[in-house]
Amino acid sequence: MTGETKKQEKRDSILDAAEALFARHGYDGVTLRAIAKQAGVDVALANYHFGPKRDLFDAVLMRRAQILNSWRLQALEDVIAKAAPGAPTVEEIIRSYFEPVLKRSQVEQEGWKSYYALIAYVNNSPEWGGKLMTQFFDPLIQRFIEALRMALPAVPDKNLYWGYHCLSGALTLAFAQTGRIDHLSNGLCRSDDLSDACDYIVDFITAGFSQMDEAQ
Amino acid sequence: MTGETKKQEKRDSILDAAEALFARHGYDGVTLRAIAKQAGVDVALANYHFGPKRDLFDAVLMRRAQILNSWRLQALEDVIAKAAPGAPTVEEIIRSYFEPVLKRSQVEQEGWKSYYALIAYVNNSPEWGGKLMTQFFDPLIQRFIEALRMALPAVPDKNLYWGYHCLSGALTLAFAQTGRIDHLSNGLCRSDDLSDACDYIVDFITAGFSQMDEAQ
DNA sequence: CTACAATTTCAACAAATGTTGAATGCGTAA
DNA sequence: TTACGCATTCAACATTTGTTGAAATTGTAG
Repeated sequence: MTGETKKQEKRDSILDAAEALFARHGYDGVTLRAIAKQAGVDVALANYHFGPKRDLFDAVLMRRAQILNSWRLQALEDVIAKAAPGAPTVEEIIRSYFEPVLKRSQVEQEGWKSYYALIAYVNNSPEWGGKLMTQFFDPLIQRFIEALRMALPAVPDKNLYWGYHCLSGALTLAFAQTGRIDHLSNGLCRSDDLSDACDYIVDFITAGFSQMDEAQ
Repeated sequence: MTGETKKQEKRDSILDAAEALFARHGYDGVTLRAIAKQAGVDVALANYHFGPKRDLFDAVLMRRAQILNSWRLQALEDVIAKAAPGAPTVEEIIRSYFEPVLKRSQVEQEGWKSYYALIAYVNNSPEWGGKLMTQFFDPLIQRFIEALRMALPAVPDKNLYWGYHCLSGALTLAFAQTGRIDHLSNGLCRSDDLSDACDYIVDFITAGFSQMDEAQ
């Protein structure tokens, strides 16, 4: 058991280092040597465990993707089940999308924060945003939009999709944690306090969707 | 005159190439040789005109920053002046932030689209998002939030700033034009049709801010 | 045309990059 | 202990990187 743990130790430390560095500097801004140095490991070891650089990047993305998806899917299904046979409210649906990722205690750990920043980087990249995000998160998001469609039956799909665009943009920017809002608000808002941000964002986004119904 | 134009020709083609490539691949994902090749120019010429790579990146950012700012500032001041001595509506303010950049005909040109994608890249980057965006766009944004404060006097600043966060995220993601919403909506929404996106986003964001007032 | 300055190319540099194969260390089962 | 397989390091590779100084070209004023 200790042997098994020991065996994975350096492998994991490479993933941790890669996660932190990719999140901050992007794929091309990070060298394998920088990752190895931060992990306290020789350069060649990354290649031994993960193959070429690009595969290491994918491994970092994969590691937490399922966990993250299960958090949100669980919350969404709970909300739907609780409201059955009727439809959940818009606010309940929106909350099920943000709270599982922004209000979880694990998120205080550095690893998840880095991972979120990495997701923000990927989602916003013209190079990978279209493909990679689709691959990982599409099923969940389709389910999520379907729930919104149930709650807002009179609203055209096009409005729902652009609404999701706004929602996704707000979450992505929150994930990035650039510190910009800190400076802009003179410290009133803190981009690293995701739990605090969550309530404000949920209210804002909920209003955006609710208005679609009233406008019909 | 022709001489003067000719003189700037290669210099500008370097800026154009750098803009397009930086926008798609980020700062570290682009080599000076790739820029030079796309510009039809020798590698050393970029260094002659702009100095080190980083300065070229800044030059690309600078080139259109003033123009972009003046578009929006003009629209905002127009809206404020028209409503004086009262306050403009929330929708008018929001519209003055999006329309000047999303509904302008120049935006159909490839140059501006690349520039927008570049802004999205910078704004979302933990490395530069905090500093660079502040440097270029802070005065305008402070003025913009001030206008919102006039229109929503009962709303706490913290809500306004997080509202701006959502607004900025939605715009940033639209700028990035990743093609993600195209795939997600089965072609119903097109991420490269910024003019079409504008109306949906404006309605959504306006509702987000308006709800703050009602919640008081 | 001539002379001079600005622009552009050429050739090359040292440093850094991803990757690889051989060598070494280490835990484990016989 | 011995032998073996996995994990890790070492040393080195061929490329690619940003940058530079000298040469060549072009534009321009006298």
